[in-house]
Amino acid sequence: MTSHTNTFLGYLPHAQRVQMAHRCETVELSLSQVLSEPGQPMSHVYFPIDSFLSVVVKVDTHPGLEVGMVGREGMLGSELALGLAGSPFHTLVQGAGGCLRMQTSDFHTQLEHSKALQTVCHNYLLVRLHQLARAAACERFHMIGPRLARWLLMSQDRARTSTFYMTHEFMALMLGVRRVGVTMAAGALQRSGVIEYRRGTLTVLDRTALATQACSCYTADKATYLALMGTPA
Amino acid sequence: MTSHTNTFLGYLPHAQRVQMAHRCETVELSLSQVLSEPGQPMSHVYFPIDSFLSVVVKVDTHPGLEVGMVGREGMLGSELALGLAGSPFHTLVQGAGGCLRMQTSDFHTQLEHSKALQTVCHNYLLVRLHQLARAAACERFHMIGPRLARWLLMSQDRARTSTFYMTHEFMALMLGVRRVGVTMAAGALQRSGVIEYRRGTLTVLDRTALATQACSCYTADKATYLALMGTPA
DNA sequence: CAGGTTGCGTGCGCTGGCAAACAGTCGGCC
DNA sequence: GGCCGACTGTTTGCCAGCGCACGCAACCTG
Repeated sequence: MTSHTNTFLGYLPHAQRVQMAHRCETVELSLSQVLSEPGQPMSHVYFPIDSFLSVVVKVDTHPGLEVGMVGREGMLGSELALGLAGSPFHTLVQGAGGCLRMQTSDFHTQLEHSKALQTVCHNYLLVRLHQLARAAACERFHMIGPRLARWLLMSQDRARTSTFYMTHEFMALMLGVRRVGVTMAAGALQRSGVIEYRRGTLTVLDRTALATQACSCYTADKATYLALMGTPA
Repeated sequence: MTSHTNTFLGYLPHAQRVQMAHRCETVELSLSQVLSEPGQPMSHVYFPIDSFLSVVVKVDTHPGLEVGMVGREGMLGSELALGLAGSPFHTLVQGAGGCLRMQTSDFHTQLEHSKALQTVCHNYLLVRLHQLARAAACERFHMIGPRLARWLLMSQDRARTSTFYMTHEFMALMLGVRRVGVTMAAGALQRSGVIEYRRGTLTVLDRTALATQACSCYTADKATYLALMGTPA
């Protein structure tokens, strides 16, 4: 696999991957674009390349809360492998960039003919199951600081650059806290030279330091992914 | 279906249900019994009848947090339909009582031969996916009072009696709050005549009132279940 | 360059969690 | 009968969220 593809697809055997690539088109996703709404059938499934997505759940009148992130390591629409017509959540583009996509009808056809694709989707769903459960515990037990650090690491992993677009407002929204809380937590990170930001542009200066400050969920999530997805074909 | 069976199995066509019943044995589950540990292969899958189970996730050194409840409407071990060897979470018996169980090897055999069983498991997994995501948001946004009310409703639904064993300590553990918080919330419910408790025995006096006090997640979870599981065969 | 918009920082008062310690109360068991 | 353990209630002190509001600085746009 080159570095310009979706690594999730790398878990498929070569022949199947070629099949899939044939049915995909490349599109540019723009910031804040909405890719799924709960209850709405999806027209396409998505395999991010440079872009990455936020999976958001809403309850009552509260603003959305992020419960998952999808980058090149994953896909949007794996729930279709369980028979659903669309993603159960809101999904929006958090990092603009390139993305492969496929018509849902084509995806279903591929699923029917490929046991391998089913398996990869199932494994990925298991990863999400774990991550959702951990997210619930993280909400309950972890403080803003560690959660922000974790979230920045996750974002950087998927953005694959040390500088990316990011506002306090958006971080607060995703973490389900108020902006003031982010100002304090991010300010602390900035003062200790771990990150730097200026008017909507955030740079990670010291990734190692960030990792030591992040809550355990970061490492745990990665470990879960590796354990369940296995090694690429 | 009589009222002495697991209703999850009721979603299977008759012939398949008989097949399954043949392979099941009935056991009595006792309070606090542990049925699964993360990472451990399970010897059996479980279909509660009178009993019900708490699905618990642990992070760091925190005590466990409940992220799901399984009663006669569900099963423990549906993850096996996605190829996992065991449940990814801790599971313990919250309400003692009868339960059907089946060897995991038999369950796998049944899965291979029955598209219907696969579908039901898949639907159920989708339900859990939704519920986990909602649980995360519930942790973040909802106060103890409404969460306790919701939790009592969920417990009563599965216990199917208005009186059941329940201590403040246990409620606090499951909700991820301290016992003092439960004392206050439960005290308020008691004073308003909604529930009554005395030394480990809790009685729901006014289910309707409890429902009005519960957070929206109770209704939402039920609706999700109905929408995704469809109607019994 | 004037005015609007966006991003960031700070302060105030409030609520609802937390931890730890302690006291009352009931039940069972030797 | 008396002790112990389990359950429930209460207190004190603390911290981290919340909403709201104001101010400033940088950028964009006409």
